[in-house]
Amino acid sequence: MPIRIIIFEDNDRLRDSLAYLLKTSGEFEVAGDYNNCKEAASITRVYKPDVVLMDIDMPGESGIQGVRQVKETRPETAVIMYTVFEDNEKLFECLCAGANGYLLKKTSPDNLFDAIREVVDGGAPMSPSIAKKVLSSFQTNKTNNKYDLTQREIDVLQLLTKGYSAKIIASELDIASETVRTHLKNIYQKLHVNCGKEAIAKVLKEHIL
Amino acid sequence: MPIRIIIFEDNDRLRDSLAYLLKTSGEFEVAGDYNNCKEAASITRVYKPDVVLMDIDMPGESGIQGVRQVKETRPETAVIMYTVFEDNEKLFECLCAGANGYLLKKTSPDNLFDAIREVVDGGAPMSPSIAKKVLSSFQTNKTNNKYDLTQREIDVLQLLTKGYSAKIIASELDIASETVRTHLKNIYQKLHVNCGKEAIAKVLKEHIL
DNA sequence: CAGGTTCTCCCACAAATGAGGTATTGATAT
DNA sequence: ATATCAATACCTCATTTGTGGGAGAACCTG
Repeated sequence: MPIRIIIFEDNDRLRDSLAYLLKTSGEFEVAGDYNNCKEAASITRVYKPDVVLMDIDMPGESGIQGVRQVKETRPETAVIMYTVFEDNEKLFECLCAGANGYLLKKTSPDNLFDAIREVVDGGAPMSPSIAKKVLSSFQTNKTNNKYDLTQREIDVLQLLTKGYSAKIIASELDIASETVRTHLKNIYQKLHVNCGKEAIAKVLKEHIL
Repeated sequence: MPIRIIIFEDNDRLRDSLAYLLKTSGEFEVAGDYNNCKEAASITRVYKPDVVLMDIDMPGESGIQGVRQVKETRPETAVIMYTVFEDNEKLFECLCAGANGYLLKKTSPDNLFDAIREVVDGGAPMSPSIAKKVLSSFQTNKTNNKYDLTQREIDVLQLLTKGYSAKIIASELDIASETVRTHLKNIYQKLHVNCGKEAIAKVLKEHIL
């Protein structure tokens, strides 16, 4: 049976040609196409699509909220973002919202078809530049250099992010706890934070270390 | 000019056939192939490969340490992991170590060639199941349910992970700071931690919330 | 209605933390 | 040789936190 698809895309011409392309392939069935995703939840509930193609920039509700609606309503439906945006912020918001794939609009129809098949297969199709950004997000920022931390400060900070107290850190590093406190003071200054909790949050959120 | 490749793979037969395949394609040049990555750094320094194919399970130094060596020595060299492992731990260790791609050994030669071209092009080739795991890692665990946190506790925890003190959290939520402290007590119990710092670390590392 | 849960607030005390200092040592750079 | 920096260590003081209690109001559920 054909793969059932729903399209959310506010550009009428693009949406029409997408729908046409998919329909005529014989492999896909377009169960609906919409120029906004206000009703994304109920549409998903009714048509139970295998795949949703979701634009980001749409009038009213954004595609990011759209993904959330679809995934909350029916997690089995795979959502592929289909957009011109490749900035980190929108990208990672979509991924956190539950997107199963992320294609740039410059993707060729052939690759789009491949991507739809892949996502139905449980994969996670991404345009190469997107995959690059995603992988890069794992690579520890060498921004520790940006904050000019010394080796010892990095040692201390590393243990701090495990939730250790000054005393424990001291015994781990085999130095006095007062020394650890001195290091912590300097670390807070360099990271522009006011306490250990903020420091931990900053380090873990920005992948410093 | 051809793409210059170095292979680290301890299975002699596989390594030989890989090298043969790549060489005979005309598109690639195999600058060297090794059954261990002890000398990965100096090899990289000398041969300046465009791409390194890196197995994980090798005698002596693991491929994960291999990636680190290569990327520290020459960040421009793209490293593609080539392995049978698809467990999260090894995967994310490799990504953090700086891997530019991650292929399973079941990948067909054609796809391998594509992947090498893609990584030279600045992309990040991944086997579909790997891409899936990577994307999934962004999706916030609904394991908050696992810890049985109430809505209010989630509110408090969310603000805690910004590094806020009990007082600040209290004023944000418009309740007494003593109430916040009560919530924190309960949160620590549910998360099985002993202090706020540990709680923040746990939440941010495990993507709870 | 009784019992449970959630959210709210308060008290008290020991321990930890943040913030301000000062100071010594060894290595490195000028 | 002199100055700077990193790492070490100690002191003080106000504040915050962890932990132990108790307790009332709102709400659901059986």
